[in-house]
Amino acid sequence: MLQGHYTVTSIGPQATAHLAQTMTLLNMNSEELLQHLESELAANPALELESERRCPNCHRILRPAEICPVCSQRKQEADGEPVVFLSPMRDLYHDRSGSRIQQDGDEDFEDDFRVQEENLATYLLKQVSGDLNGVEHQIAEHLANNLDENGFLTISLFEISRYFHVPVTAVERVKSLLQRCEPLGVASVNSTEAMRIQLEMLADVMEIPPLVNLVLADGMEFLFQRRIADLCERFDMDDEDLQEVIRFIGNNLNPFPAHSHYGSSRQPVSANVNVYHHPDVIFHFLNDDPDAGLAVEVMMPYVYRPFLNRQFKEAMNNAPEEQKEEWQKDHDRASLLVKCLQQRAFTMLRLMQFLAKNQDDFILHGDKYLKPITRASVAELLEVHESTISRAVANKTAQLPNGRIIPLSSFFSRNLNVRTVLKELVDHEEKPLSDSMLVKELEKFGYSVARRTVAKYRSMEGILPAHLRKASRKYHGNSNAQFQPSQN
DNA sequence: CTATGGCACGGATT
DNA sequence: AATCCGTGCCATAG
Repeated sequence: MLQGHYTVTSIGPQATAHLAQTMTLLNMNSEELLQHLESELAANPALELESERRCPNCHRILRPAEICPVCSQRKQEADGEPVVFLSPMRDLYHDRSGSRIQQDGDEDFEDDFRVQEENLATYLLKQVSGDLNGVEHQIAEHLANNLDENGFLTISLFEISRYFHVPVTAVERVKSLLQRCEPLGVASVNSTEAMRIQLEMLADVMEIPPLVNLVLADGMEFLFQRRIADLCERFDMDDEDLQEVIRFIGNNLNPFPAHSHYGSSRQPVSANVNVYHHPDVIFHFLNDDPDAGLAVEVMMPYVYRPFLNRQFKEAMNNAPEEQKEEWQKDHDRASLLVKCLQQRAFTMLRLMQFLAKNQDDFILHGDKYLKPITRASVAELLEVHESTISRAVANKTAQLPNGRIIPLSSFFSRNLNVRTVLKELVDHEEKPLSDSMLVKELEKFGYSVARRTVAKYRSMEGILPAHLRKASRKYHGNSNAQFQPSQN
């Protein structure tokens, strides 16, 4: 009954089209939006790019790559609240990304950023293209396009070999080439395989403890299943040796080659999750001055704003009859798109403002300070529909002042703070605390969680069970994507 | 007997 | 409607 009511009173085709398009646009991250825009621009003569570059906020004309000084300043003086502005993402790449990247000590970060400039698949293909012949190119493409968020294959070699009518060995050759690309170990079927590749390459630059080789070659099932006794027995080693092996693996190998910087979830993520590229929003300090307060840039995928082509509009009046209808269609389509883009920008703007204001501790000081907020509550505050927030958050990433890139969805993670406190507890523990002891410790910090839950968090964070943890002896290698240098 | 991980259920979120 | 998350129960290892 409600449904009937809904459809009957719906406000007409334009309005519903508007809604539908706003939603799809909101769902896209800046890269997808860029693509969408480009194809739309190519296909629709009614749409044009402005010739002047303007401040997206106040429409003042700007020099290339300039960020409207007036707007940001005024906003900050007005209420001392976080400044939020729209920012054309291409500019950013030319002018600002460099300095920001280097200020972070994380060596891997630069690599990751390179990956993020284009999508993972094309990045990989570029690397291998020199070594491939005709069919192999296609095979490589197929493989590269069927990776999940962790960089694992989601498609069987057999399937591909059948599809291209080539022997499986041919596919294997391509695969092994891909595996040796950056990020190392990508295109493996699982962590073990990926880590074997990484180890192989690592052997060139540093000495590998012999036991590590053995365990990785033959003992990973045991390690994953935590069958420590079997492991020790098989390789004839004691607890101490095992700790070394585990440390080495933890510090030098990355079980998830393409994993984003966020957390280090051990749980394999289902297929078809998009790989994150460059951030859609950037949190940083005004003028890079930590005292100046937060500023947020929401990436818009264009330098010159798309708008309705005036000449097209005029021409439409004297259009030949038979084309009039078609032109009208183009016109409507274009104006719709422009409106929806504004809508999208507006929504993102408001959401980011909210986040910058409410989660500033999290943004500035790290995971521990995340306030557990739900999308629903934000929706209520901003007076938009829940699904709007969901869409605005989906598939998008944010860059924090310290350079980390995280999915926007982690702003809504309910347990991130508990997990980081847990991590700290374990880091600072005198002797290994069992899960139930951890529960008690956590309670002192005001977190009430069940014993079972602690166990879950532990494994999510990649922390070994208590009886396998000992005083830490660390190896230091150069490739280490797992540990971020908390904050300083 | 204690510590832990697997499975699966129900409630909350999206 | 689909998915995520915290938990309880039970089996197993030590």
